[in-house]
Amino acid sequence: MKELSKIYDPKTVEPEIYDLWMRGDFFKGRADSGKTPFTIVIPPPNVTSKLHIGHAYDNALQDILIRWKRMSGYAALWVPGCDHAGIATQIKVEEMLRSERGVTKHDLGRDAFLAEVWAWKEKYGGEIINQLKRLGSSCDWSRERFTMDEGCSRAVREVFTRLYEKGLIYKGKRIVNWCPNCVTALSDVEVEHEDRESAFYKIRYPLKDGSGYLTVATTRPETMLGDTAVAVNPEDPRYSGKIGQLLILPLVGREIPIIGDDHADMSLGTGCVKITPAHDPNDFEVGKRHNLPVIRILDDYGKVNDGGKYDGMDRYDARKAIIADLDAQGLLEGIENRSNAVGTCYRCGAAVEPIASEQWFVKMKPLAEPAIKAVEDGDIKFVPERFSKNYLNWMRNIQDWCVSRQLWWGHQIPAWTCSECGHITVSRDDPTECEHCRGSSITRDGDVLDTWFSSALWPFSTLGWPDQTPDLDFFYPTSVLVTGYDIIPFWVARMIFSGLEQTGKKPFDTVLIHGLVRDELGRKMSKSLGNGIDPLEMIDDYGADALRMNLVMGVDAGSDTRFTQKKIESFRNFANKLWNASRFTLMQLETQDSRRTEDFSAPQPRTSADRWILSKLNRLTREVGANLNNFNLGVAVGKIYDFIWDDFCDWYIELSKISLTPSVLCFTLGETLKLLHPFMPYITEAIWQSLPMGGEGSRALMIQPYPQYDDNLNYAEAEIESLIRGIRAIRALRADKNVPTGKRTKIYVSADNPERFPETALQRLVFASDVEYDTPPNVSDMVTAITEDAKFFIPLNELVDSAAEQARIAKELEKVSADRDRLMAKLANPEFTSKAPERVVAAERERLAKAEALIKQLTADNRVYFTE
RNA sequence: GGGAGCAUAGCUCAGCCGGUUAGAGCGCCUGCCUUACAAGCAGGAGGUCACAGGUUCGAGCCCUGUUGUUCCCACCA
Repeated sequence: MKELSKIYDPKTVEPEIYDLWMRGDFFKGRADSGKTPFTIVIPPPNVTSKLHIGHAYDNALQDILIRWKRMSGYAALWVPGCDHAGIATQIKVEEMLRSERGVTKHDLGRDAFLAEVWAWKEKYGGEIINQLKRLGSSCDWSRERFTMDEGCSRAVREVFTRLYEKGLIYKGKRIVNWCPNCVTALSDVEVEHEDRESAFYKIRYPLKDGSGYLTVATTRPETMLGDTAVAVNPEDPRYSGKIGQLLILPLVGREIPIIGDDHADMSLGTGCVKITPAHDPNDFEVGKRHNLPVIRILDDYGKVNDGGKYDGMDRYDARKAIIADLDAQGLLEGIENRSNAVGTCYRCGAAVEPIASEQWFVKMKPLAEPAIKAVEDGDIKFVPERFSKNYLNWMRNIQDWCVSRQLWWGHQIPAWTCSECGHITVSRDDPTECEHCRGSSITRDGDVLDTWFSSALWPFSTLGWPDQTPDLDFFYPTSVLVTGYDIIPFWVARMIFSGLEQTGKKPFDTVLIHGLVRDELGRKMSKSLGNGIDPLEMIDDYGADALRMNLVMGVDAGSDTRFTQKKIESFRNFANKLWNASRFTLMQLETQDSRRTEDFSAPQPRTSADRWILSKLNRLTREVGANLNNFNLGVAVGKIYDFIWDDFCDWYIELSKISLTPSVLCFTLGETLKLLHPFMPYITEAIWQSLPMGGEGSRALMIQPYPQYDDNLNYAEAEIESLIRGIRAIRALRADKNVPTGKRTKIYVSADNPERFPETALQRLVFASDVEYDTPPNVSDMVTAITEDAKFFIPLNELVDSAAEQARIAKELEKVSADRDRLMAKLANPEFTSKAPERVVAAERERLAKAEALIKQLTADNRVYFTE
């Protein structure tokens, strides 16, 4: 038994405890244990990232679940790892090369650049994995994975090939979201929509025959350089004769036709819409219907490349120049202000350009169908349930997924184009010849896959797929996926359809969704605001346990939470409270020298306080279990917190000072530590190590069985409840009379069960000098504390103000009487007694009985204060 | 344009299947260094549960509407 210091110091304790767990190899998931599996795969953090508070939250939740299940007898496995994070990592290394060596990736070339990225990854990447350890995360580190390691890469190639063979991956020219800053295509979910105030320009396009002009409107005037038609609605009477006529495209001079197409909405503006097939998804479709040329006027960097006057200008400079020129020619009819949803890149925030481009797509409809059904049928459950709507809504309206990225860092697309016949060979292994014409001059596609393509396979690629490994067999499908609601479309949805398609099984049973951690003012934490909380700093200052508690206690699943300094302080205080309660317990065990003689696994209740606390503990066990089963982690831990502070510390320990039962004290503390362990793993293990039953190896707390409710451990609680009521009444009375806390007085007790109020208890808890179990002769000189089943008289002659006493008691009587009247009326109502459930009626009856008992106590005084 | 959430004490938030007199932490007031803990103990003040209707024996909770607020989705040029 180690001696505990007076103040809990997480800084010295935490590393020692983590080492202890590592020595015991407790984090290891074992497929051959004969137990039921419980599996979580970590949402792989970007290899570039540092631990932020959102990771801390996400991982605290996972660690709580995994520790709870491990203690509950499951073969628990938590698979850790990192994501290669295509764009993020590439940009990071590019910046580093530029600032440190003044070279660009093009200077190095693809292979050398990738070598640099790998070197960076080995040296600096994955730092977050070590930071997760500080949180106490009990991941199976022997199974750590990386989305670009050999196994994951093989899975990616397998999936790409399979999908291609099934016709679910295709290459096509379409309008894609293009980020001119990251210089790559993006998928739809990677574009964020942001309302911006923008100008709406009305431009006149002259008719070729000189008979006038049509007016079109646009928020992106520079795209006019690529216009190849103007559309009007064929039903529009204003333009009935105009369809087929030609317009002269201003500034460019190109002749473009007026076409009739339903896309033009008669009710909007002039009813004329300019058609730019290369830079607008709608226009692209219109262009296909009318065989219009597709003229791309922006290059990959967002600069004009039409070969004309504006060539080489940045898109926004070109916009200004074009507007000025139109105005000069009298073709600018007007400018309106209007707010417009601008698509921006989720990585860099730059405005995304819709650009016609040849890319690889995953055909989504056939994949989405089973993924929708799995959630509709409840095969995969979202917690909270409402997020399934979110998911379904997204999945039902899904578009094909653009998976190619114009980057170097990532999984290079396994497709080779034949320079002779043009055939594309997609293969699991690197081919040496075209599978169609056997020609040997084949070139691999330079693009890489969307980083989310590999994350989509994470639940099974990390367990060995495509091989049918024992791990895959045993641990897959996984049990719970924990992630934030912001990541549902990016990741959760894609894992679901990928898992179903590739393995024939759902990837997980339950998706536990959590919200965002915001700052004290409710703002998102962000680098630009500088309002981020560094979880590592919080761990240094308050301990990992306090941080975890701060993140989960009282937080409703799925809703956002705020991080406040005050809150984490209160959990640091709680840790200290628990620490000191344990110090008390240890001191008692030592002085009683009872360690060798008592069996702490089997508490031997002796006093009514013993029975009371065991009963409370048993009920707590049931409530915690029920709430954990429903993923109400915040509620579960709240109940443990209340039990420790209120029941155990404030009452049981205080009562133990009067009469102590070492086995019950020690047992209760031990069981409480077990219950709390998943939430506050460090301090609970540290204390446990000091208890007689604690130790290394099989004696470590983290692998003890989680407490289970036991029907045999319910005892009557009435005696102690009665005492507590009495103590509270006396304390309130003393405070009301401004009796200094330590001042001792005599107390007279008049009760049906006087043994419930032992002299020692009253001396200890309410500063009784001595106690007499009788009604005193001179009650009018006393103040009185009254409960349902006892009356306490305290001689405080100098303080007694008869009138005040009378008023005080009268006030209380009034209150209780009102209560009684209400209850009586309720119970007299046949509608209530006949319709309300039995137990509710019974509870109300009991309440009435208590009220009446209290009234009796208040009125049946030796003094005549009241007349009925 | 669709969809979802939220509105409860000064602040941040809990509140299960509808069932006592609606809770916690922090803050505030009063008294205490009562030898586990001042990062603590004891006592206390503080709420028209956004608003208006409705259902029910009974509503913070269910229904309808209103207001305010946050978020997600969406190719109205």
